[in-house]
Amino acid sequence: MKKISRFSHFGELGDKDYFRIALSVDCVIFGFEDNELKVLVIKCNLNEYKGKWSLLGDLVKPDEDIETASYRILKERTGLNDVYLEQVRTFGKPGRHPAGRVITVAYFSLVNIKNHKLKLSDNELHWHPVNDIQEMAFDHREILQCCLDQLREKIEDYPLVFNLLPGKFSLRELQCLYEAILNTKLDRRNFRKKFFMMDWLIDLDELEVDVPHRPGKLYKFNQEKFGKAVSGMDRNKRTNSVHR
Amino acid sequence: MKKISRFSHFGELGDKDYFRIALSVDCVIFGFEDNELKVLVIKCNLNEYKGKWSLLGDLVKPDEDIETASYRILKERTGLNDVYLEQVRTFGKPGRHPAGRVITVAYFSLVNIKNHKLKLSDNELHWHPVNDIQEMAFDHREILQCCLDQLREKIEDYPLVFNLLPGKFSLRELQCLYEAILNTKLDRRNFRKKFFMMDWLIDLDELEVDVPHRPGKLYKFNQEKFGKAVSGMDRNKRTNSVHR
DNA sequence: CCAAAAGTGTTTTCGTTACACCCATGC
DNA sequence: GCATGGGTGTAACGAAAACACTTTTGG
Repeated sequence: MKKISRFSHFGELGDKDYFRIALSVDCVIFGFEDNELKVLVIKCNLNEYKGKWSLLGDLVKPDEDIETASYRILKERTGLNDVYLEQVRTFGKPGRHPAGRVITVAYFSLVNIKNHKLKLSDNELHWHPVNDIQEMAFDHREILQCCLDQLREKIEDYPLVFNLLPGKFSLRELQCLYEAILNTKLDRRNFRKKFFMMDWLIDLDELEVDVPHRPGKLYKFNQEKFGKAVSGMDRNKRTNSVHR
Repeated sequence: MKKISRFSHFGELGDKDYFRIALSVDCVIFGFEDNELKVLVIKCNLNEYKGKWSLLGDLVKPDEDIETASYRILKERTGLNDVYLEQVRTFGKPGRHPAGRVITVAYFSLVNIKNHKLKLSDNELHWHPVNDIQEMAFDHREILQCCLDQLREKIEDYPLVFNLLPGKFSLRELQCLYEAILNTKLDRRNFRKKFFMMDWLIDLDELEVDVPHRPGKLYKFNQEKFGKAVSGMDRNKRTNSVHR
């Protein structure tokens, strides 16, 4: 007869029938380069999905916190420590991984591509334009779409995009970034007006250099106005948003 | 030497070191009764949390989809089939369950309390007022709060609350429900105006009965305007919301 | 002087808020 | 007739959208 589980308040199987699941984290790491939103992907080396792009993920260690695992993966892959990271959703269809029952928790992350050196020649790690990615390994295409949707919603209300930009940037760069993420055109005057009203920016009194036209002013993100690490969980939501 | 895992693209442990996690679903089942928002809880029978309230949860079966599991739990506990259910977040701190590493996916659900008969005397299943619940077993207090926050955000934009009401209801009942969830007072005239503008309601040309005052008109939810099952995933978001 | 992008205000529209009086019913 | 909640409209405000011309720089 089956051993009665400590989970008898749950169900009727023995413990060993249940403790057979693996947990992974998959990170959708967004970056911004050449006026395009990009995502960090790697060629999959599993036979079933040979040659397809996959997200950066890893199994969570038996005693590791999920969030700790996601920071670890990010650190291992990008070398970056202090990045924006946020849990999005958990995916766990029974057939989603060929090696067995693997549940994955999806996180999205925003990094400044220029701030770190990937060993891009190795292991086919690669920044891929988000708008131009079709098939992926496992259910990673669905995970990417889900994270992209979440990103689009949150940048309307929270100052997340600064994680994708260098410390100094022009308003044009900022607007191009919003346009790239939202995949739309924005009105320049309204965009500028709104950002100044929101008080997210600090004027550095510096100008762009080496641009083949009139140089724009440079700004930095108004950190002090928000917590140290700007997280989507901070309740600094504004009533107005960055819509057209 | 350690067997090399099929997850060699992940890490370096053998498979058996990883496939030792259990997965559960916890449902935060909200209801509305006596002008209060309530949550369905049960007395915990684990020694560690003896007597504390806990959410309704169960382990996900080895080959069961997570979402399927959450519907199963809901069906088992409330007898209801066609309910609103939405994944919120996954909780997995290593020490959160005394029986081992148990990851839990939290769902919130909205049901009409009157539509089903709980065996309330059994197993201490109980509708508890949300505003009046303190300690809970495991990390369930945190899970409840997280789901409540999500509920509050979504009812501003999506027609979810109708899942908590009977088929016919008055505008007063609807407003009381919003006030209970948001824990605030709303202006009656503005509330009515907004709902009519949003076109979420159909006037049934019937009146309340047995009220000790002038009876109000009865309405039903405008189903046709939305998909069959109204889900928060439906992109029927309106630009205006139900704020004050 | 030409190309390219920076910088700048005003008007209109629309949604949000605040607010007070009469009406219908049960008791 | 009194208590309770139902039903109704307007004015002021603020956010969002639409929209065009002049300026500065590099080449």
